Amino acid sequence: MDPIVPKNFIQQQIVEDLAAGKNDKRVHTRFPPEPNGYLHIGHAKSICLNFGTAKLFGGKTNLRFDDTNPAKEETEYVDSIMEDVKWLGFDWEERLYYASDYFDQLYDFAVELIKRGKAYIDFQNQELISEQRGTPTRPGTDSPTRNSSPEENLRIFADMKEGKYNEGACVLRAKIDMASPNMHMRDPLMYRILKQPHHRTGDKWCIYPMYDYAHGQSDYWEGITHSICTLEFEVHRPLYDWFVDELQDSDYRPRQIEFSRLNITSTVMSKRKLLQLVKEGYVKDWDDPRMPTICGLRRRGYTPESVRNFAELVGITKVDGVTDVALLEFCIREDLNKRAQRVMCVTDPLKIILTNFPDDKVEEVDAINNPEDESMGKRKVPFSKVIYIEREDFMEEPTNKFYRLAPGKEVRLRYAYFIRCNDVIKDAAGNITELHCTYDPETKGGNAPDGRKVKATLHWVASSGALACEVRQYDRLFTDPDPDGNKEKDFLEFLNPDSLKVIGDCLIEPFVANAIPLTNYQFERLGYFNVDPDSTTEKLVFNRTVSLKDNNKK
RNA sequence: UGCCCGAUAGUAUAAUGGUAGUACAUCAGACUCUGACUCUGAGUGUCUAGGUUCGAAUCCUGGUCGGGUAACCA
Repeated sequence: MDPIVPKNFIQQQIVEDLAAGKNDKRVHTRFPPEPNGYLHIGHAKSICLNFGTAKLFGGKTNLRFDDTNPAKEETEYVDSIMEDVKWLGFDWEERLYYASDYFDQLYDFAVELIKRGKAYIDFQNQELISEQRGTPTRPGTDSPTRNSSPEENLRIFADMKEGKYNEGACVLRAKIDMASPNMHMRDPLMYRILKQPHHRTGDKWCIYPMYDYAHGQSDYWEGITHSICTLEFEVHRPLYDWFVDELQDSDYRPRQIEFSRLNITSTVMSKRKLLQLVKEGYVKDWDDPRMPTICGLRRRGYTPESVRNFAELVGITKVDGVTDVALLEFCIREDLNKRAQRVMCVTDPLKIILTNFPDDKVEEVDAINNPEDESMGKRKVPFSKVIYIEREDFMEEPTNKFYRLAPGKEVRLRYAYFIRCNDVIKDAAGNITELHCTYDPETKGGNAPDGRKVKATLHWVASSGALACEVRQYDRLFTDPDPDGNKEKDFLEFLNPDSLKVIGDCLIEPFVANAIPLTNYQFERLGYFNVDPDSTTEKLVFNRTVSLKDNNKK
């Protein structure tokens, strides 16, 4: 019974449409990807908007593949898109459609438009048609065949369909207005000849409908009420409406509403550029964890919840802006902080020998699995004479603000003991090879009975039970916050050479021995990591999803 | 240079003629067995010039700046 609270201008318009009693007060949206690439975070915004809006109003959302160009589209992409939409947590139920489902209807309706004298065949080549379209300041000129008879057009259109013409020989155009200030209304193409097999219809067709002709009609036949798309289609709207006007046979009418696409700092979002990154090997594949693709984010360790929350937080407007990637990172930190199993991993091990600890003794200490969620319980972590800490947690000559381990200083090993550094051992070159420390047996569990405090708590891994692992540290794919924004420089010039750092010899506690791919962890004090699909029982591989927030001011 | 769209803190958004809020980011402090989390606090904003109005971020006009648009792509 709660009143519906619109979250953005599109939902406000839907409220108004509903109040006006339009379309029997139905709300039906669709997500219409072209299967010519993998989905990215920008699509996630659209998916969340379309499915989320329908849900808000008790309506439905279709998944429809916009597959009108067989030259670019492949089944591989269809499969990945369905997987990604599902992973995000949305369900199109039985409403899976393809624009190619409507090829027959589209053909029949084109015939109808020809009969009405509103479409004609043009035999001119591409350059000529383009030239005749005029310029924004000069009206176009009519094609010589603009006024040919419906009978003539019908005959030729049938021949086109039969394959009697070569690719490019002729096209079908809508007869609208060659003088329109909107270039899209200057007799746009409806059909072109493409002698290419289609991923679903095979060799059945050699003529294929153009987007503008297919999209609105598909919406109409599916009963879509609100056709939500991005800003670049705004100038197409009069054309969308023109075709709907010709089709409409009742009060029902779909409505196109545009919003601004998502841009994020330090990455690129165009499918063309993402394809280029993959094809030219700048990243390993579409699911490379540095990619803004949905599969890339998934492999990186992002959760569906975090992506959905991000889509919610960025908002929906017509302002063409750039969202700070920090917001995305905030969303995954917030989600994983509540849910991720804590574990200790040392990525740059510095050996410590506890000189007063019995040689062969292995103790176990209790560690909390997630301080944010008591129900996740505790685990045992082995502790022994030789342990490793992060090399950067020790400083031989500490600065003022450095309050971790240093000669003579005492720190806590998390969940274990206080230790004090007594000796620094170096090799001939002067590199620190190990530290000799003593532990205080009285501080087992991490607290001193005498109440004394230490300023720092370090993560650690004991040599006993330690597992070797590989850690892949990711950074921004581009060094410039706006790699697309420079007209003189190609976006590839801003590729970050350090976007991937593979650290091969890390040590991790035995708890993760049988970790399953994609499981999220927090490595205490380091960040959130997940198990990469490359991981094996012999060689564990982790991806750094995102570091912990770092307020460390040196 | 035609047509279309847009302009609110650093960024993204809210306020739909009546107190300019929120989130992220930044900075400061508290707390802390993660320099995390959490909590508290701070600073920074209505593109511009007119007009309408008792009152304008909001309505109108001009300007400025930004984006889209002239594919047999979607």
